[in-house]
Amino acid sequence: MNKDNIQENLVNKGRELIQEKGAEFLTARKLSDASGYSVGTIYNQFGNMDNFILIQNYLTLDALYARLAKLRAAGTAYQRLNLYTQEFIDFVLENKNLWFLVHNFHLHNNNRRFSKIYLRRVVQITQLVESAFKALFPNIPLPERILSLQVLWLSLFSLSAFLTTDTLDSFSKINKRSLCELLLNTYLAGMKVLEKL
Amino acid sequence: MNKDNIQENLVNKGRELIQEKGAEFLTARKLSDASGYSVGTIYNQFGNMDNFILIQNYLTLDALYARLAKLRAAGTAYQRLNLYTQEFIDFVLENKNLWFLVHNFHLHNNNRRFSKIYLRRVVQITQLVESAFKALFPNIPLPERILSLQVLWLSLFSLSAFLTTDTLDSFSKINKRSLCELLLNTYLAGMKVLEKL
DNA sequence: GAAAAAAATTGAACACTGTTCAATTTTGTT
DNA sequence: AACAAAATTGAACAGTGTTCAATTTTTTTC
Repeated sequence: MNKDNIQENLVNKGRELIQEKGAEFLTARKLSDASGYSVGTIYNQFGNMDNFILIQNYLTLDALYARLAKLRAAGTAYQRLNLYTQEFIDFVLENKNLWFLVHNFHLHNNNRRFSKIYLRRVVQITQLVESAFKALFPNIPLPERILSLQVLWLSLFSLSAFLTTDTLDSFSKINKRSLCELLLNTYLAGMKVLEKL
Repeated sequence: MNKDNIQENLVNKGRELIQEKGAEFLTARKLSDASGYSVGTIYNQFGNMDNFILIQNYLTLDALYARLAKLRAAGTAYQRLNLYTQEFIDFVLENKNLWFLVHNFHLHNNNRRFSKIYLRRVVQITQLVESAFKALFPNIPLPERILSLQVLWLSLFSLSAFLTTDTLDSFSKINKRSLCELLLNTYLAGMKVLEKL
């Protein structure tokens, strides 16, 4: 293994482990065994495991952003918001274990805060959706539009946690896809009404 | 301490610890120290710590249900849904640490499923809200109404995770109360529109 | 009541975490 | 080749959840 890219090798190997065996499987020793590097080296490179997970999470957010950014010029604003949502759902379902980790990182995080580097990615995605929002609701003043956007995006984001587990299966027969799409379309219909008031 | 109520004593003491020091503070040994019972006794009573946390969580859901049930006959259907939401937010903000545990239990739970006893509480609350929904949207057929209700309730439920931490503080200036209320009212407005189609 | 049987309680011990740091190995410099 | 600097290592520490033989307490039986 290329010694010049220890950090990269560890990140890649860790990502494999998460994807294949689940987020819970990722421990310092198992990463050490799987990568061939000692536990100490992991700590030299990342300081602690929380930082390692943080890196995994913003890589995941980067990958999500890349997927959504491809749709930047697709269709009408309304269609685009639906495409964003569908692409978002696809991404989450394709990367259940990685997305699970994004949602459950704050447990280990002492200060319970997004780090700056983490937050930047979330804002980036928000801005992407905001341009579609602007075209769709031109009559809503900016501050309120931002607020509505944030509420919708945070709702979809938090709701997507259910897509990564089978928690819902015993609660509702609802299709996981429909769950998010129904939220989007009902919310957008509501905004159209509130826009006219 | 009353020897006849070991289980009750442990549950109460554990609840105190969670509320005062946070969900992360609750460990078998700390509960043992705080309660005066040995670690072994805790395991005799609850089998494992996951079961203990599960009990804490459905007690929390019971308490939430009790709060919401008081509003069963209040105001119009529309007002009642708003009251439910406000009461829900109040409850979450008053019991941040307990609610945090409700949201983050599935991490430790191997099979990643709600237990039956857990699920019953969630359904109970859903049914409470459904009666207001029925009055508000009489023209929507039952299966679709249930679906819409579940989407709204699950959205509010998952969104409420943000109320228990300061994760959002660096992302948005939005008031935590407004976050949920805006979701509710925009969603309800959207349903009124979709009802007429 | 005393003795025997049953049940409940205990905490040391096991396997697993994240993390540290003196000792070792590797790399770079003179 | 000898030295200095840096990187790597893994045994060791403190903390988890969990188990189970030994102890203590309670109940039953005579």
